[in-house]
Amino acid sequence: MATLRDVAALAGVSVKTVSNVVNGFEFIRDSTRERVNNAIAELGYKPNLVARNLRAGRTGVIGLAVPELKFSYFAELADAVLEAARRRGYVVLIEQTGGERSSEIELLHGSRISMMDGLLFSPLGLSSDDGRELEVDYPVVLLGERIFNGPTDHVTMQNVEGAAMAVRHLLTSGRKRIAVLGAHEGEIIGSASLRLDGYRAALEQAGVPFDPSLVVHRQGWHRTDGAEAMQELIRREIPFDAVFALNDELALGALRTLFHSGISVPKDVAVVGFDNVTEAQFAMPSLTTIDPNRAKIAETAVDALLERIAGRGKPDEPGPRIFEVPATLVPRESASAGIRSAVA
Amino acid sequence: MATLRDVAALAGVSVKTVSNVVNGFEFIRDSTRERVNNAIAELGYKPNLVARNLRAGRTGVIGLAVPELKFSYFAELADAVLEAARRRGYVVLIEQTGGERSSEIELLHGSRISMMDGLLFSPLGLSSDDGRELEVDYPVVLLGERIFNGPTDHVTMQNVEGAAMAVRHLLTSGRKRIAVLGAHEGEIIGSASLRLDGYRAALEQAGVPFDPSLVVHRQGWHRTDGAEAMQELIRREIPFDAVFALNDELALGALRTLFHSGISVPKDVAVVGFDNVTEAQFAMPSLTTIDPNRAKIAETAVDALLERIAGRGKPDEPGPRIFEVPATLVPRESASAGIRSAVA
DNA sequence: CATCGTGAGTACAACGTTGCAAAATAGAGG
DNA sequence: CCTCTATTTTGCAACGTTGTACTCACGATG
Repeated sequence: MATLRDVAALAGVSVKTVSNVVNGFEFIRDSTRERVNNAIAELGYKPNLVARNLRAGRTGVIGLAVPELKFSYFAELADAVLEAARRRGYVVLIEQTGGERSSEIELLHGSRISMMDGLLFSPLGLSSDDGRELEVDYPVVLLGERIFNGPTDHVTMQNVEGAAMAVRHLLTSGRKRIAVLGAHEGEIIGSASLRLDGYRAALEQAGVPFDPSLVVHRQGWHRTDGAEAMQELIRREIPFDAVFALNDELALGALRTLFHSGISVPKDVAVVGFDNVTEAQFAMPSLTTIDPNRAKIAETAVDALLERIAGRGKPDEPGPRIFEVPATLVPRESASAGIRSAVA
Repeated sequence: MATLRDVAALAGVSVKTVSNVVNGFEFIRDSTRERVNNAIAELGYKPNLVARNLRAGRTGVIGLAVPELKFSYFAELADAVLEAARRRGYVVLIEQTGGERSSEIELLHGSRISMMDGLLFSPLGLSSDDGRELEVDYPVVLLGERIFNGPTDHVTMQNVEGAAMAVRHLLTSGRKRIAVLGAHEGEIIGSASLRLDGYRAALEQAGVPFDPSLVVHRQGWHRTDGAEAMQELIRREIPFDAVFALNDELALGALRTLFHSGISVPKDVAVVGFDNVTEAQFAMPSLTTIDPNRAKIAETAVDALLERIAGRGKPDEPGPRIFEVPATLVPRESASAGIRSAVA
């Protein structure tokens, strides 16, 4: 690998002059610049970013910590973050935590971090008691649910309002017995409870009584969980005409069970999910869902992080900020009023 | 950020001694070690990896270049690569190329690379003429289709044999008129043509004549393409009793069209895909497909890359190697012999 | 003609770390 | 008490880059 030194020797100038050429410094004689550029081309010189970063004290790298990339939601989030970061000249190091508290803590306090200017962190294992774990000496922006009183910026989707939108959509089309799939027992903070809050709020607002027997608890939020939760609901043999699944994967699993049970969607039962993953659009029937606006979340988070990185140590650093990105309802077949559309 | 220097000052020893403690050097008096460790704890010292990497000439980072993370196949591949790299003490920087030739070339020759010890590269825009673009001075391992005579190691799935397995599976269940979705006109290298080769080989082996009117060409390989290709096939009004979609997304799109057209799968038409993405398992009916064994591909690729990194400059470097990871057939509902199973 | 300003180029040090080789210390043996 | 060896500690340089401050040459200015 050619270095500045090699180029300088070949061009017959000082190392610093080559550096100046590379960095587009203004006051360089054209003849010199040409000589240097020729030498650069001849040697195939590329600046060594590691050295540059050491010198500069910043790396141009941000970390993104997610539970698992293979879940659509995180893959699509990562896609959006990569793109947002790229547009701002940053590159992204992705870490999978597996959603485990210990991995998350290890990452937060480990030395890996020293390669990054900041961290976008989508915690899953950490609980609201763990706010102190987030007291680190580099910028962190949380993605996802709010850790109570955390010391960091936080970008969240409209969990409560989004869920309420979903439920209002169902109520508007005349559904009254709306089941919920995937609730978490005893949880206070987290998507599950927030979305359940939205559900209850929408019911209350519409004067529909809350019926606990319509709530199916389920710890996991994958498709199999959705399928099983739906089976459980059917076994209860209580009437219901709609299902609000707390995320799309649950909803997709539920669709599968409904299909196998000969229950028509949306004629007999309307289904709404949450997240608007790509598959939702292609499900059969296509899934009505809440779009949390991932691209916007990613951009907001990256911007917040870069602001923190730029403002490091400045005296006027603001306290923790919370950004709530508006969600939107995406009406599709699974909760349409009645007649099924012909083709996607 | 505390540095070795700060720790050394606090502990009253030299910088090098602290470094020795940090690196687990053997000959250190217990009392000294303890003093140093206390200082480290007090200051919260973390080694600066950028500096360490500069010194060491390697970074512990490998790059992974994929077209787009939001496509399930690449998300799951990235997941597997991250995991394989993690287990070997490496961390992964992901770059999205969008599948564009220019982005791919820019990445290969840009300075970003100097942050990485090597690159796992899943090319899409590069063609077989571009072998020279891969002549770079750092280790590269290709993932995916073979670029003819490329100078780098290459890990590929069993495209030909996998496709043949899929088709044999259909033939075995008595299907004779097997359509193909997603062929690429005039392509010589690439998944499309390789899988088509496997299709033709299996037909030939079984003595079934090849009928070009059963082949639907389609450049894109997403679900919408599959849905459209299927519509086109139906419009042709030629008899067919099975569909081999060149990837799962196409197959999932096709399922949707078949469903809307009132054609029963697998009773009227059997469907097989390729890739075994997560959704395949949850489709309705669940999708019979070829599993290319992503975890194995990722491990093989990471191992090959790390070997190259370790063996850099050694005299006995082997030439380009090709690894073909065995694929397996995953039989599910969409191509079962007849009766549909009750539940997933 | 001395002074000044400006453009062009350079030397040095530093970012934080570790390999190398040398130095200091301790204990053992005479 | 001195020598010798083994253990423990250290100083220096270097990885490749760039900020700071400096020098030098040149023509313009008074």
